[in-house]
Amino acid sequence: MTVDKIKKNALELFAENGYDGTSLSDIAKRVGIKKPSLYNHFDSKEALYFATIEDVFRAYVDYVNESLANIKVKTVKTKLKQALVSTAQFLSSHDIGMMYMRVLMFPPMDLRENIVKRFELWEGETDEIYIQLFEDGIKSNEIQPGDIQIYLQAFYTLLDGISTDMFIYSKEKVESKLEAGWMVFWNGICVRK
Amino acid sequence: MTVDKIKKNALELFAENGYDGTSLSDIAKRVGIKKPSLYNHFDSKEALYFATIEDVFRAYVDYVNESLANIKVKTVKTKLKQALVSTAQFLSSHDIGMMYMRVLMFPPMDLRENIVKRFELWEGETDEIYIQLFEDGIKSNEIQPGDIQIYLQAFYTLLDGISTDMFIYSKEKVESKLEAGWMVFWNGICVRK
DNA sequence: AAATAACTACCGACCGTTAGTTAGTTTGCT
DNA sequence: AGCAAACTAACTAACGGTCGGTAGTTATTT
Repeated sequence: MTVDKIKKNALELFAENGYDGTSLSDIAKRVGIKKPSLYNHFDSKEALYFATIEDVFRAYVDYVNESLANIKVKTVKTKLKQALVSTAQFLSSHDIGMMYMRVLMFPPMDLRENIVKRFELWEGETDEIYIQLFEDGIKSNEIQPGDIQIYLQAFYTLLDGISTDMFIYSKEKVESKLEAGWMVFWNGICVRK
Repeated sequence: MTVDKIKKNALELFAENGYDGTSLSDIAKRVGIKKPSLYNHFDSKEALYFATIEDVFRAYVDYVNESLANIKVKTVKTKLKQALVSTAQFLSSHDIGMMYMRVLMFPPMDLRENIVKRFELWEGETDEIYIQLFEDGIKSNEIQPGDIQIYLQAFYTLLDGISTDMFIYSKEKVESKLEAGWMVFWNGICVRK
């Protein structure tokens, strides 16, 4: 389908160069068609942009749901760590991750309101899985009994930190930051022996 | 000085709308001059952009150095917490913070190399102060003896997480995230009683 | 002290290019 | 034949940047 090809290429360009830094000519060239042909599939540049955003949000939530559901290890500790690693990897390896972060942090000013509205529709969808993990950990005496909301927010903050670092530092540096952040985080919530 | 006025207004616009989203006409209009007059003070749009970046990096490093040097409290715990809070506040309250994060995470592609080069000149300048804090904490038996580099990296990751959140979530939500992140972080490095 | 030269900051007009978008037409498939 | 999807051509608006000229100030000369 041409529509998918357009969205895929648009995503790559929007992710790397931003909304203002990406022209319809650029997109058309990569797709292999002429610029006006884009209008057979999308009403405007904004419409195309929003279409890619929608895909990105959905892909992100789907990935988190799927990948966490498929972790077949025993301890909560390894599950949480793996969730952290795989989510970070997802954000770094795909254009989706770059687009996700860019849209959330620095959307085009005039589209901001609209974007926030759409984001809030997806936000919170991943909470349940993590909450379940923390509850399991407390039950199995791996994690200190305490306010799960605090654990959750701290975990998200760690995730956001790693995600951000991935756009600034080298792979090796991010890896060591992830290890350090995780180590201190886990030490902060685990039952010490 | 006109140069400073130009840089100030350019900073605000670049921070909010990015490089591609800001035109020289926009900048000139806010300064109160016409576009060609800008060229009496800067050779090109890129030159103006780099000038503002330079200012931003210097302002950030200066702020961290100053504000941390002026904390007059006793315990390492409150010092660290205050460092976290004030740095986060700095990043959120000024356009400098927005510019700082935007430039580091999503610089204009063709300027990326140059920007990274300049960033690395500033990077690491703040390390010493934090390392000193951790060492003090270990000596005073507030912090567990351990790898200080891990503490430092974990702290930076927390800081990056909070900084990122400030561009995504509401003030209240960020505040609760900061508290949660800090609580778990400190619990992860402190000597528990 | 008057005249001149030099310099700075600014502006209007304009250049070539590219942006997003529209209209009208052709292609190719069913 | 009909229809979606591609095309060419062209539009207006805006982009970054240049040019020639003009005020206003400063420095130098006579």
